[in-house]
Amino acid sequence: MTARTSTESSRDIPEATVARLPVYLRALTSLAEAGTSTCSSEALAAAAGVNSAKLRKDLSYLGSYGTRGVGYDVDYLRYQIAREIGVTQDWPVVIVGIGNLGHALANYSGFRSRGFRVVALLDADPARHGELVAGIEVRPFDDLERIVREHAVAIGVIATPAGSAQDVADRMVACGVGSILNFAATVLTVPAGVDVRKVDLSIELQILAYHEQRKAQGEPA
Amino acid sequence: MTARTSTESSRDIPEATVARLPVYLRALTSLAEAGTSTCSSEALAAAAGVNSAKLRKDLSYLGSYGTRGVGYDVDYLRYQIAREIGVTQDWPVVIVGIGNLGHALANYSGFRSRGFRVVALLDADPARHGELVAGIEVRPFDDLERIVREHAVAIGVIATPAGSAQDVADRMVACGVGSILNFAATVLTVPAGVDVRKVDLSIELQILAYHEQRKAQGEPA
DNA sequence: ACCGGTTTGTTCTCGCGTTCACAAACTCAT
DNA sequence: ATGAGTTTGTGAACGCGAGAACAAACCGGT
Repeated sequence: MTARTSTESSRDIPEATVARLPVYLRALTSLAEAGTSTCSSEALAAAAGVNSAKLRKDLSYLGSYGTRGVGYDVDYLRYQIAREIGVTQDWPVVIVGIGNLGHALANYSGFRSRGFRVVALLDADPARHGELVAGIEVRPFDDLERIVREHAVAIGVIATPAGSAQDVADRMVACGVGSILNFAATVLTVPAGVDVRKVDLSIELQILAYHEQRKAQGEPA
Repeated sequence: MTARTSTESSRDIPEATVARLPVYLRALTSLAEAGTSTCSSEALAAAAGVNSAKLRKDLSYLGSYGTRGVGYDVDYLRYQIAREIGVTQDWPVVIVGIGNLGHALANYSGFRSRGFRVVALLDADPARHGELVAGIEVRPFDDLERIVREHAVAIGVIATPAGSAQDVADRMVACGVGSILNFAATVLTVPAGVDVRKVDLSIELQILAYHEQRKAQGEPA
């Protein structure tokens, strides 16, 4: 959202494409583990659950990594996507709010395997301090600034109750955290230049409920 | 995706709007709890974190529930949105896969408060059977069909490892489950008419990592 | 009854994303 | 070398959603 005029070679990739790149990455990893060394856009698209034309257009934003008449080299393409997303490097992450969800996040293996390293678990409740979760000690929320500075943390995860989420976000932003993944059921307000992504479990269910209701309307029992 | 020609009075609401309605609902609940009985589109939009024009356009798909020169009655609008989404009724839900994430989901209070009732927790691991999670007994996965039939479950939640997710989805669909919320890190294939929403924690982080990387490129240390 | 101020509902325009369709480019067999 | 077959990369058309802007409608005071 900040005006980055990009004197770099970095073409700006559409947001919708960025959101799909991790899916392609996972599909490629899956193919590689199955022993496949080359794949067509059709095959990869099927594995990723998208249209093959869309896949090709998405990949074209990164460059021309395929060979016409042949397809894509799985390992090569995988590396290129990983580099573009940034998962070839190490991303230190802080999780704030060690309730049920915080526990689950701390134990989630999908983070570490993609370069995300949980460097600290923080909670405001003194009763939790010292507790070991996923082999990491839960520490006071006030340690946030020191930890962010020491580990150069750029990404923060908020798994607190809705009431505390904005405060946590403010503190994170003040410390220099540039991206926040928010699981709390509230709308966060952050300054321009800070990225926020929201995951709201009950909203997802409500969207499904809407569609279920529509289906049920058409077919009276 | 199925051709529902909608002889009903139900206008078809754009998908983007459907995804925002739960946000408005939450904002309205918040306003109601704060004692506000009337609000303008500007105020509600601010609370929901969207543009006021977008909010008004979204609400116009439901009908004309506001009063020009005045605004919206908080309780009235809240009920209308809740009815449209379907959260005025009770939605029985089954959760399959009681690992760390399944635990968190079972305990998540945001479900019950919005009409979603967890009627069963299922897991393939016999070691887990009988265990009490959130006051509900974990049962064998094979009980799925009976439970879905008995409770008329329409929505299923998958929180298993990626390897088992497709099997679970197939079984759910076979039982008549029409909507699936998938937390497993895999692309589910389901027949037309079945809705699937995917929540992938590591993908969200990867998207943030991409943006962080871009920010870091512009400012060399 | 009328007028100024306010706020909704809607129309219009613009930009983004998706999809189609095809030319360019590569492989392999002859 | 040439041609048939295959697959990528991209130009163009299309549809959806976002945002601006405005007319219609309502309230309150005089």
